Amino acid sequence: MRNLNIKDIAKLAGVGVSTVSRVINQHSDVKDETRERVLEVIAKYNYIPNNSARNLKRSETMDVGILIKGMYNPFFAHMIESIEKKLSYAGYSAVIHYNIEATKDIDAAFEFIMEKKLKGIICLGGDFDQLTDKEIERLGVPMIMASTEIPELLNKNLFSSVIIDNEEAAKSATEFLIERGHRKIGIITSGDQDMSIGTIRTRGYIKALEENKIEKNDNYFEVGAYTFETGYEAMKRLLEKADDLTAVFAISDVMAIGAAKAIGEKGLNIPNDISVIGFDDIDYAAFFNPALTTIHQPVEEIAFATAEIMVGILDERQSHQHMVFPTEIIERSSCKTI
Amino acid sequence: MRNLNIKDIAKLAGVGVSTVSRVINQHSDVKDETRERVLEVIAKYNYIPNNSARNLKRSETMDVGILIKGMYNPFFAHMIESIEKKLSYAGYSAVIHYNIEATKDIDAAFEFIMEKKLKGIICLGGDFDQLTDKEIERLGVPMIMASTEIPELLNKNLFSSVIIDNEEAAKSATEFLIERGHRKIGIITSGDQDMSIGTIRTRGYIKALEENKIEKNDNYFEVGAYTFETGYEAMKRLLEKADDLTAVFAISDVMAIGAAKAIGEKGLNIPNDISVIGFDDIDYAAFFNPALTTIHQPVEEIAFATAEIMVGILDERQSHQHMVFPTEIIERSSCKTI
DNA sequence: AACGTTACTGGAAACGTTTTCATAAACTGA
DNA sequence: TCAGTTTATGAAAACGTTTCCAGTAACGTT
Repeated sequence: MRNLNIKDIAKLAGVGVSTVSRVINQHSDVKDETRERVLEVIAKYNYIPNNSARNLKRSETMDVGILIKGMYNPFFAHMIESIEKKLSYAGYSAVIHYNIEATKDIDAAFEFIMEKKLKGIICLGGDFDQLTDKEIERLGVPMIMASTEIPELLNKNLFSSVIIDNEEAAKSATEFLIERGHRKIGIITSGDQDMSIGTIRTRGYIKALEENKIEKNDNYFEVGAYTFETGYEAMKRLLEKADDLTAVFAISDVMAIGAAKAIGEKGLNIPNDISVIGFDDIDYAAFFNPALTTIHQPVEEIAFATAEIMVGILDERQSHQHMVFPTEIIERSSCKTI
Repeated sequence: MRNLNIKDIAKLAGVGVSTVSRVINQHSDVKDETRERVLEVIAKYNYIPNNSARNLKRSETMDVGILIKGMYNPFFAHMIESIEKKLSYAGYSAVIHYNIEATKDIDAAFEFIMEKKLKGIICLGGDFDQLTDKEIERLGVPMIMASTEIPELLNKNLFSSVIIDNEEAAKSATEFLIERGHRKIGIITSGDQDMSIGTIRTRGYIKALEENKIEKNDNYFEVGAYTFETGYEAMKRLLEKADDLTAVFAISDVMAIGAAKAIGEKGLNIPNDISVIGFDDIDYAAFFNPALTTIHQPVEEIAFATAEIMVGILDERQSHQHMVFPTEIIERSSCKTI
């Protein structure tokens, strides 16, 4: 049995198709009595309007794209889930796309939008430092960058962002270690782009060092790629180069946990021989052994705000905004005072 | 500047719209010369066919739904990523939907499909034990259940599945413990439905016990919900009820890790006081401390097979199939011989 | 040379909506 | 009572494709 269409419903309810359409779209200019009759028929026959036709006619979809850059990352995975829930609650669908290898992330976003006729796009990760006004305008739909470092220089109204103050948070993580007597503090960071999160967090680390008159040591720097494995490898290299380290700041929990393995394999104990502080506060952090001291990012809040801003813009209630969420240090058991 | 449509391209290339359509859809009956000319124009003006119109006309989309039941779960998160990549490579989009609270999972699937006009649906988690032929047929699109226990009784051709032998795997995990001298083995399982994964894995556990003439003890059973927190709580309860336990089998790694925390808090050591074996082999497992002995599920392979089957069916090359992937025990450091 | 095939091609009718426009009915106020 | 307004409705024209159908040109076959 073929699906009913709006014409069938109209006939069944004894009205014109436009009336049915008006009922579906909650236009106010339908007599209550008529509306009820139509609604009844719709319910009775379980009629679902054809989305493709609506999309075509309105020349837009109800789809919001989520673009994820980089390897699998529990932090992002968690965000996606929360974003989707909120989006779906507001009547939008979440179309995801992972790890695109376009030369520029913005090009990937553009292609994704055009092809899928997305109504908005949310970017998780990716480097957008070189972004120009023109490029964003070319997108043609609202864009939100969540948990991604963004170019400050830009006109405030071209896109939204919801982030944390990465530099400040990294600085406070480093200070946390300094306050506990550490002077030889390694860092496992990431990336090499100008505006990458890694670079920004490294800047916070350096700032803390400088303000406390601690000389920075090139041997204390290592780079990973937000995975356990790369965190592990980075720590191994760090341990080779610098055996006097008393603490390590890893700019993501997964790398911190990877690092912990390398530390353990060296026969060293956390926190007795070496203190470790992470970043993100993924759910694993609290259950790691030893429980990981880390910078808490309010994932849920970030995700909800992201979805909320998107819905707000799409429903034309509000305009772009830039939100910065506070972070806090969660002290657990992976750091000690020396 | 409004987007070009197929008519514009036709005019520009000096051909009819149907010819352009034929070129786009790679029909063979177009003269090479003509095809080339059209392709040139398309490339030159960067024309992208309107998806909504195609969908409407063909009365189908290129969207595949991924339905995820339950709370955030790193195992599923990983699968989603791999599935999306493969799907997208074959020209399909992945539309996700989390944690639906329909009375029956099959109803959620149905609604999701109808509303989004999905071309296929992949279910991660959820209980489909009561499924009837009629219900699956009502769906109207190919359905694949991945990593979800499925009703064996069904006609083989109504849906696909890609799973592991949960009972066997759980049995071997338990045997692994038994072989190492354990007799007082607790289990942290899940759910209470007849065909839930938890029940099946529990069955494997019991079978191993029986085959080894070990009496089962009701105090050795506890239930969680695939989260760190519930694993932790379950273990706490277990430790209350049964302080003679020498080993615990948690039917998911996250619950095993949660349990480890409870064990540590009691002042007990893994594996010296109590051995722990998990299930899944999520990436956390290898980096946990102590590294978690667990049942390895080939996530990547399962995800790829899932996507591959879906694409195969949609592209009309093949029909439904049921794949069972092998698991293996990964021995790390959380179990010891007593 | 006349015919049937085959290989291409274009016109036009769908697909199921939304929205504009026209119109009928019901109300308003003098 | 009647023009003017408001309210409620339906008919029909899009939206941008795909595909059926008909038609032309080129080609072999007799």
